[in-house]
Amino acid sequence: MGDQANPEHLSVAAWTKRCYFAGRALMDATLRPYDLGATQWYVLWHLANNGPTVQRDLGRTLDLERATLSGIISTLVRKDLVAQTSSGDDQRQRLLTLTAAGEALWRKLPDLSFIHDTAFGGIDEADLATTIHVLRSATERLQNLLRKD
Amino acid sequence: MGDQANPEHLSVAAWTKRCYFAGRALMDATLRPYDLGATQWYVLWHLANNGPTVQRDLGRTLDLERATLSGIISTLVRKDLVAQTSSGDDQRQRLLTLTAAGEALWRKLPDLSFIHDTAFGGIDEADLATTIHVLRSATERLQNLLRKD
DNA sequence: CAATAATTGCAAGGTAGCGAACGAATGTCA
DNA sequence: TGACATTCGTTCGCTACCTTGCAATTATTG
Repeated sequence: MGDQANPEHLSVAAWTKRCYFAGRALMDATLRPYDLGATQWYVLWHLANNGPTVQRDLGRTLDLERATLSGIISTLVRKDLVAQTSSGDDQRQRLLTLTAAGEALWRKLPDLSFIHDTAFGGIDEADLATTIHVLRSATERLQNLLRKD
Repeated sequence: MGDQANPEHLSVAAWTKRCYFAGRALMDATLRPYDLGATQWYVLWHLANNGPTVQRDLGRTLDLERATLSGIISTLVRKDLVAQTSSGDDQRQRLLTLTAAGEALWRKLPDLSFIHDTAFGGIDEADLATTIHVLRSATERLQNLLRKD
């Protein structure tokens, strides 16, 4: 969030937010013709590349709360892109699979790697590493403080 | 979003998201006893420090869409923390002011600067500057691409 | 001055995120 | 074995973000 109107004086926190939303917006804009949200795309991407997955594992991989993922999955099931079967030994778990329609749609989707390339292409490797380090340590410190409550 | 379950191999993009949400979560947790969301806090903060403000200017300062801000303001008005008067020369504009209750609540709120300190305190100044530079240039490139459509 | 364009805010509808609470299934241990 | 705890998914209620479309107001321009 911006303390100042002038973009020169924004904090790390403010740029973190802006950057996140800019990337998200570009993803959303690219996927809009296909009626897909960014997180829905991540689910399809994972299923297309890793095959059927237990919902719990997918949640961990994509770092989503169970409640959040639940809603996204039900949207994808409603669109008939993903099938949710309760197969398996553990009757609590749900197995997620791409439907035929899901596979067909996935093949039609454009490659989104240009977004990451646009954002971080050509930037010094060392600077990227520094950025990851700063963001990661900040994230871990914040999460530690959260757990303390 | 995470390609890998292993936090060692996440991309810049994934850490940007994680870091944003970690800070957001800590803000939300701190403000929950006061029934305030993070963005609502930013609005009160701005009004408390800058006095009455036209809604349009506040939107620009906080980098929020008109529709988004509209909902947030109506929540704050419903809680009687902010008054929205259509005073002024331009009859389309709304002037936002803290109510007495809003001022009283603001004085009771805890200082949130510990969040930024937790996240980025003690980190090398040069690394912080690098991080800002990387995030800022990524954001600008993404926004340029967005405008092109 | 009248027609057109731009601006401001609102409402509706959709996506995504969270916490809390719940039922069903499974684990644990006295 | 039986009581208790944990895990998994869902639902509910909430914040916050976006787009589209609308109405009112103001600015511009022929």
